[in-house]
Amino acid sequence: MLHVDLDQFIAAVEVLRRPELAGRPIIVGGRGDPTERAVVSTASYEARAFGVGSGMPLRIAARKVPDAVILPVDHEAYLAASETVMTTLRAQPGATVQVLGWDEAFVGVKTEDPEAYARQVQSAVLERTQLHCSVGIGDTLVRAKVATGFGKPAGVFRLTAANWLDVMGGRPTKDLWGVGARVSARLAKLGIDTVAELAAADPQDLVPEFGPRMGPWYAQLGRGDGASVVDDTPWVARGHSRETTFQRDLTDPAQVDDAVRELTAHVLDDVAAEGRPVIGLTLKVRYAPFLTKTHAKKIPETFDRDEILARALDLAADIEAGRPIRLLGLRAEMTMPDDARKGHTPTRGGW
DNA sequence: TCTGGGGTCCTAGGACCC
DNA sequence: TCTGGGGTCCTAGGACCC
Repeated sequence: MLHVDLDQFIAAVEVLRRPELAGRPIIVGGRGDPTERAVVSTASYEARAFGVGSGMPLRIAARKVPDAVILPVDHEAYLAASETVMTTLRAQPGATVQVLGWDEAFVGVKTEDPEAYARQVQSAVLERTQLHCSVGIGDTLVRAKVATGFGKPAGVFRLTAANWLDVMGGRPTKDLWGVGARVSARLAKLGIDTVAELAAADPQDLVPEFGPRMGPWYAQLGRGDGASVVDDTPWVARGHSRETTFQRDLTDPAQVDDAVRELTAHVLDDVAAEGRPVIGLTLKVRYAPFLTKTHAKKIPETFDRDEILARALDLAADIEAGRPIRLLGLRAEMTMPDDARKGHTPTRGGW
């Protein structure tokens, strides 16, 4: 199968509607104001050359790139471009498309010449959207996904059981899809630093550290093994959430109540738009300095806004009980019944 | 240097039931 | 007097991805 990933997607979409920006260092993040608390969503390759990357505080990014073009995030524009890309992928002969995000998808296809097919996909996407993409080819989803990184920009790369260890074996475990800073540090504690070492590990030896599902799953990831079926079942959300970061820390309980009310109302709108009830409610609170606490509540299935809002304010009372308050940010999440769901997730355990 | 906003899933531990 | 074993549900927290 193939994994298709658009190159510097958000920055590229911005250049399409403002051609005069081509070749300039572009940083997209927040409301486009580097004096505000916000982070970088995407930087163009020109800006990345200055050391700017996704997730970096906008303020810092602006400092690194003196003449950067800093733009606000425009979700609608990216969604529209994304839909055109996905429609183009679905129109390819024999293609099964599994969307992973705005700018990437798996494409399942049977072909004698995957490289030629990949080139065909790239030119179709370019012709239809004027956007460049990179394509990974693999015999498992994990290998195809990792391969794409070696194809960037605008290239094609193939990873299979035959060359996986040659290419990936010497690399740090953190380069794997699903292994971040925390897990790679825990693996290092067990003497596992490279992909080859993880691939050679006995899955059972990882169980004490990572549990019965995640332990064996990490070992499999090290080998690049796993599912090889692209699943185009329509995705059904398990939940919705909204998050906000306060420009100035909140210290007053009345402010906290207001913030909870406002966020909860937003999430309720998102859920109501799908016509689905709510069964669970979580507030995640970012306290200064950088501590996250969770306040969660399972609730009886309900469509009633006032009921849900009242429960959210109950949870807010838990926050206010932990004085003194200093809130950097707040996230409200609602979960929905999962009997109708047919989704699947790429990143954890499941494969 | 300082911390987005949208998601998904896993694990531990306590409560409760039989 | 001392102390089971299994199952499910719930809360809290953690980790990762785009």
